[in-house]
Amino acid sequence: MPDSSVKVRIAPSPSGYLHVGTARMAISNYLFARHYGGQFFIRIEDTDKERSDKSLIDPILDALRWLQLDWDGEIVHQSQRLDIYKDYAKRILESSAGYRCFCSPQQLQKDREEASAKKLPPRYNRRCLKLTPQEIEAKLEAGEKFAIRLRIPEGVTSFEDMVLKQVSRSSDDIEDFIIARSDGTATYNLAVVVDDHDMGITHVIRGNDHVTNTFKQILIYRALGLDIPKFGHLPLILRPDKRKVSKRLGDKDVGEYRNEGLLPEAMFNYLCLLGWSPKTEREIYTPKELVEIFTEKHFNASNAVFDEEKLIAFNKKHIGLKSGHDLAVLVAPLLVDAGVRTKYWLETRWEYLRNVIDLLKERVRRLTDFVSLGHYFFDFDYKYESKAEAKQFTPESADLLEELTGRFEKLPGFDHDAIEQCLSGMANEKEVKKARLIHPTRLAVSGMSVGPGLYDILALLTQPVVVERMRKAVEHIRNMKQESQE
RNA sequence: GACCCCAUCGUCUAGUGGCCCAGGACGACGCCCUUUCACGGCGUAAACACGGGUUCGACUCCCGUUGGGGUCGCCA
Repeated sequence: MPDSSVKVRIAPSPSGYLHVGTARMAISNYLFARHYGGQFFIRIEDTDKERSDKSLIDPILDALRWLQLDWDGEIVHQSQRLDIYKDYAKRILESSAGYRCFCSPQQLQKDREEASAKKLPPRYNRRCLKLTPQEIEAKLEAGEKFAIRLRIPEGVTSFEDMVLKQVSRSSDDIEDFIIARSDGTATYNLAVVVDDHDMGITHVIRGNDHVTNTFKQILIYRALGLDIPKFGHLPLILRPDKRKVSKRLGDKDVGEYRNEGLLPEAMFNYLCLLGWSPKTEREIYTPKELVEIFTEKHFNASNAVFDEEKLIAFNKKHIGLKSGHDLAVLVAPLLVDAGVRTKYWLETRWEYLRNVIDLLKERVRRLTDFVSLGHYFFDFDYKYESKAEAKQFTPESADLLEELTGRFEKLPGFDHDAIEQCLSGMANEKEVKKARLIHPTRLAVSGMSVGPGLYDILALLTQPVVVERMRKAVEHIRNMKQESQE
């Protein structure tokens, strides 16, 4: 059932690039919004002046755009809403749901150390809650700085999670956390509550590393008397060593996968199926199809390990789904970047590019493979693979190649069948195995020992090019021979 | 350490009390196809963490144990 009132968001902090964990959360929120016809927002969480880096915002948005996660409305920047948070902090303080804390960070650090030495939970000891009004007045007059803490009411806080079902936590396990720093700025949990409320967020879908924050945020909602959204805590994406993905541990960001030739559809599809299942045996879907079949009821509760091999397998399938033209559009810039050919050269030989792509398509796993496996279709200055060269470029093969070149040159037509007949005919006459002709020829025209069927390569390369390359190879082999004799 | 969450092949997962001596996918291995490498086709190995219950019957429900993850900042 469509529910256009659905409003969700993804809230990255610009303290690193977009990694697969955040991308996965973005995708889930996007799918949830689009499936129900709701709205998907972006909010940049940059309240920490120290750690936030403005230059990181664009790369994050680029990655989101690459994944085709189009968002609604204006992007909200927390750094531009600092005054609003201050008002809310003041409200909490005045409502006596919060209180001033004059403890210095050093003092708090010391308290924590002492607590952990005694094997006690490192929770704030409420020293400043015990201050008398006179003491507070005195400190204020002395100009002492203070942070604002939320006083956690006794009892148990619980909520119905979209994934985890009923979750609860005793107030004994939640400390009076700080909602406003001594410089007056809001901390994360307050800012999130205020923004989610102002933005009209109906469902907060995020990683399960946030459940402890959720209890705190619910308490803030209550202190402020605001409506509480629904929560869904998704399983985390783990590295192969089972740790949470993080940039600091050297995990790749989405942009790197893009550079490695991954298709956004493949990334979208793979990430979507981590911790969520369509409950069918099919697993390759386009983003559009996923929007259609998505339901929040199919989330798993257990964390999932990110497997790059499987991602690449998905990529291969998605490459197979693309049209030749669409692939050419994606591959052309890669050939240009690799310095193989200019944009102009490729645009004027679009048909040729298309044919090369069709030929290579089924053996390619990444977009960049089109370049590494097919550069010789464009690049005439390729090097011969040294190992194959040693094996295939023998003096005898030079003679065979020379003879074959002559025969190719005389061919009236140069298509797959004509080439095959010509080569087979020569092999029969000379009583040599076809492989003795095929392998050196392949190396001569491509510089490689592997690739698509040789006859297809030759036909596509065209007769004059093939003849020229083979002559060059013959010459090369004979020079090699001379060099080794000297 | 405290608290919260989780637990099916190496990995992602299907399974909601009998259809399961557990299905699919990636990976691995083997065979076929083949001039090569891939692709494709066929096939093999590979899992219900453990212990108690509940039940005529548990992968499925309950409890415990073990294991894993997450969180414990005037970071987000």
